[in-house]
Amino acid sequence: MIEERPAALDSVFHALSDRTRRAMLRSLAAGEHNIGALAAPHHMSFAAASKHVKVLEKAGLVRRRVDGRAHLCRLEPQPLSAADEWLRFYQRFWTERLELLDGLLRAEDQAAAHGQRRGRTKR
Amino acid sequence: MIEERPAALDSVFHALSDRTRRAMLRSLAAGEHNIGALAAPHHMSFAAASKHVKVLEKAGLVRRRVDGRAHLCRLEPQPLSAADEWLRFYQRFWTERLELLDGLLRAEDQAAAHGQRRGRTKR
DNA sequence: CTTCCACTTAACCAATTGGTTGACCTTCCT
DNA sequence: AGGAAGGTCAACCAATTGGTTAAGTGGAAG
Repeated sequence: MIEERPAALDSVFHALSDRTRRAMLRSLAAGEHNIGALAAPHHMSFAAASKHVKVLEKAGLVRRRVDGRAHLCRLEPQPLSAADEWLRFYQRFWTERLELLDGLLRAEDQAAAHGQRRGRTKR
Repeated sequence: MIEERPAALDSVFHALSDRTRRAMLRSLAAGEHNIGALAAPHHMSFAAASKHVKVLEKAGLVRRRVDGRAHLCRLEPQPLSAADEWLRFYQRFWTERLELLDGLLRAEDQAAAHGQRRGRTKR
């Protein structure tokens, strides 16, 4: 089970590892924004926002379209699906945990309902 | 839709942004490994592997148990589910894309089957 | 034409990253 | 007891990161 295009995953996960960039993606989920609009909520300079957008572009998460003096950015969701696919391999691990926990709680509930025969659920 | 514990997502995505660490997680998915076993496939020093494991621990993705002189690491999948949950918000975007593409291909197939009436699929 | 406006680029900075080597500490084996 | 095995820690290094300011480009608007 070899990883397909590891460098792509590197850049996607790196892009997602900064909360400012994640917030930018949220903004872009609502539609196209120019750089200024992306920068505004984060009290940062144009230059800083420009760098963040470049990181997102390098990860393939954003595409830029120049319209006059404005640079319109749009969300490009495909690389996120690659990240999700990578994560999905581990899904069984965390769902197993949750089911185990669920089973334990269910068993405790039953024991309690039957007048806790074996002294579980103490206090 | 505010992000819950952004620092946790920061550290998880950062941990995943390195292919060596992702490979370590794959190893750990098969069961406990000590530091040396995690380092071996990556032709790197113990110290380097130790640093990677620390990054994974800080993200909550790995728990360490000391047994004699060996440090046994186990996968802790919970933070991955948080990352997956973050990604799931965007799932509709990439599935929409795929469905759109699927629809277009289906339409082209139909047109071709009917002797391409409007000159599509030229050449 | 001139002046904003939206941005990019370049230079710089401090902090972090991913790696190394060398010294050290335990623990296991003989 | 003595040495090898498993790992940590500290120091160091080059490269990257996330941010800043300052200067420059090029479209829009008075």
